[in-house]
Amino acid sequence: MITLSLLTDELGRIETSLHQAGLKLTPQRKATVKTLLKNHTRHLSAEELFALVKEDEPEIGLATVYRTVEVLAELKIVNRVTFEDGMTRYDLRTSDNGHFHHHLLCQKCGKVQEIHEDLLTDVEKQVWQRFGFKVLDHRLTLMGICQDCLAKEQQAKDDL
Amino acid sequence: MITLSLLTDELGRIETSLHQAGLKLTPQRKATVKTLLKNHTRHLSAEELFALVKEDEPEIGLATVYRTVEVLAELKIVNRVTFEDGMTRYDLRTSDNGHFHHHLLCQKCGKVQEIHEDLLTDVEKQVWQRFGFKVLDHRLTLMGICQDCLAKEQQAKDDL
DNA sequence: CTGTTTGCAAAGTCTTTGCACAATC
DNA sequence: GATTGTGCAAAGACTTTGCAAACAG
Repeated sequence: MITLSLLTDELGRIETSLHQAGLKLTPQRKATVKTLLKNHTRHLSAEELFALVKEDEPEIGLATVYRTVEVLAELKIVNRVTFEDGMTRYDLRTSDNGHFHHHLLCQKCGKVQEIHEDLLTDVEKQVWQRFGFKVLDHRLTLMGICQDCLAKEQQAKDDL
Repeated sequence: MITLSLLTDELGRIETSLHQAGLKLTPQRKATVKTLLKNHTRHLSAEELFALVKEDEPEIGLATVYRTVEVLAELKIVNRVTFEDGMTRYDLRTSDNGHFHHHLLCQKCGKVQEIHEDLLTDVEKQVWQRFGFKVLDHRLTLMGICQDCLAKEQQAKDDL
């Protein structure tokens, strides 16, 4: 969950980044960032983001949303992520997840869970030793069944 | 490298899969599969594949290439892979790489190298223990600098 | 005020689909 | 010969761009 004061903090931080780049915090951008903050676990696509931002800012156009996420990606405020559905999704980097994180994609309910633990240190060391490849960044998506869906499956079995 | 006899073997195996599904090995499909076999390390996009197949089969249409990879994906003969550029690429599963493999994407030269080692056993165990998430499949892309590019960089330094 | 930003609509990519003709088994 | 497959062109999904009007700093 995100608290109101945290939201204000992040917004301020982002406004500063924009201003340093000579850009403006327009109502449209503000609404877009707020929506991303409020849904920071959801990995929204452009269309989804557009639909949500419209609740706050009904006049906004889809093109503006695309342009805003473009700007935010350049300023490293959001990450662009592409899952196997080929659709680009956006994912805020809050102060506590500055480094890239991993995704657990549930194949039952479609939920995406982030994990911030650094699980790959060892893997990256191996890749360096065995292939001479110097790792700078990584994308890891694990597909499977989440805890909730497993519990539901178990429940269904018990009910028989 | 792929030898001629290996290519014939794989083609035969694929023809059988097609026939089992009531599908035909047309010249277009044959040319597409051959191109995929010959370039099995390259992770071709539809357009790239189309351009290459055209050398063998100049009459082929782009739509046919799309339909062919669709069929091949359903038969688990190719994997669909999406990198961060958002473009879908296709990647043959030969008999020796039936399980899903990882990718090393060089940010200097754009080359994609596959690694077949199973590096994630430990990671998947941790995810199960810590999050109760049951992993069924995974996608891992490591971005960085490949051995060749590192060597070139080193060379450039030495030349100064 | 001045350069940015916006909304709209038009254009661009990549991919899928409809249909009449052609080819395979 | 019946069914599956093909090429083309048209349509679809997602994203980008051009432009005049609106706005933030």
